[in-house]
Amino acid sequence: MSRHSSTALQLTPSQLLSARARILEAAAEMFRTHGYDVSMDVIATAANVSKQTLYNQFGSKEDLFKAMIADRAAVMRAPLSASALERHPRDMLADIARQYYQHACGEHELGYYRMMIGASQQFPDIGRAFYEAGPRQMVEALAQWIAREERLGRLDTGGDPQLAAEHYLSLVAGQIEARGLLGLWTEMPPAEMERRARFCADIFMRAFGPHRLMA
Amino acid sequence: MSRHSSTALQLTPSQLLSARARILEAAAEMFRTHGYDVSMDVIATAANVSKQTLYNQFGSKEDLFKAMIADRAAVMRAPLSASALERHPRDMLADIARQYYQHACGEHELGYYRMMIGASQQFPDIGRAFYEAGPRQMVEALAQWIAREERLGRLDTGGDPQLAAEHYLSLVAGQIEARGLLGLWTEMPPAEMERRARFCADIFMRAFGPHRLMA
DNA sequence: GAGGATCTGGACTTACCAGTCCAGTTTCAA
DNA sequence: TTGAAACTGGACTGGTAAGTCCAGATCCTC
Repeated sequence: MSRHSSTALQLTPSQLLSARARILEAAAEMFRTHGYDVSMDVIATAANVSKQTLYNQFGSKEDLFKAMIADRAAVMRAPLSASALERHPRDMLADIARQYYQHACGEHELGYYRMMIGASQQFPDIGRAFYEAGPRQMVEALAQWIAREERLGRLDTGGDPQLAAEHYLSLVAGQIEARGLLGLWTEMPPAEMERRARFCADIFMRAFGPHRLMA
Repeated sequence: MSRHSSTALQLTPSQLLSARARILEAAAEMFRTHGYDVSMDVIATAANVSKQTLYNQFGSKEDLFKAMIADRAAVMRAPLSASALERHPRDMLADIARQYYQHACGEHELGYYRMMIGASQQFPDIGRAFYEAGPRQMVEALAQWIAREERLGRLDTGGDPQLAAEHYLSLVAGQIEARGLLGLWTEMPPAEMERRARFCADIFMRAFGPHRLMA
């Protein structure tokens, strides 16, 4: 029986991906779906790699886990692209919500989030690293954008763009995320996405738009 | 060495709490702080009970865990007391936020929440049970209150009190909860609580108060 | 106070898992 | 072609945890 015979798509004897990359990918998938409790044997099998290779690349399970986190953190980037800066605030806000609903709250992403939460109990520094790399970046980027719009007179948060940014992202994520983290995830139809995105943008504009009625 | 000599507060030989109750309490504490990975021996020791008694009361670790969840679910009740119905919406809303900040987002409660999230990966039905007993109740109660206020002309959500309720609770919990779940919890000073509570209530009133400017 | 039910402590079984070791094979670069 | 480095598979160690078993102590009820 030749090596890797179980994988139909295997293209070359010297692998398409380096052993390390394959291990990281498999580890991410296994940790995501089974939690930190997956055995190293399972990960090795999933990566189509021997246990020894796994230990050659990463000294221990904990090391592997942390390396995997660092690897995944690169994936989570603030979706606030600079190109969209000159649009109307309402459109911009609705778009942020749309992007979130399309990319960040799927079964997949929430699985990672759930895993992070679980791991942060065991490895406290991981929680911080994840927060800094993910949610925090979003808040910061949005807060900066809001501050700029405020200077231009198109928004008015009463001087706390940071809090306003936090609140907008909470508004967007909200119950969806709560349900998803508890495993109650269900596919969101596009119409529902659109409705929620508009709703969020409208609320924000009513609260912080330039036409405020009160002090 | 007499029995229970390690517990100074032991009052009577026949225990104050039934063995079952003590086990549930100890299990909750151990699961909260150590996650599902605590050994049954540790739980038995914490409950001041022999391992055999533990297995007499609950057939397996899984059974114990589920019983513990059911037990804790009773604790989480919607804090919307009927007594407060006749107050001004803004005060009512701010109060909900205050109550949340004071009771629901402490290290303790978030510990349970984190544990639930972890468990919902292993036991999918637990996630649902928790959501129904906790967050869902809150949303429902708030939505009903909002609907009533809307009928009285003191709020205007455009006919979707459910979504408005979800959004208000998201607003309140928001980043605080996200940070807490990742182990970044820090004590919130009373002034900060007050500021956030008012901020949330203000945003909501601006968005859904009776003085809306637009369709 | 007698007897059944329950509790205790600790030994025991079984199983799994992190991490190691090693002999043989493959890969790769010079 | 050759030799070093890396990989493989499978056996092995040591530790830990779920769940069982049992003999003796304790509790509760009649």
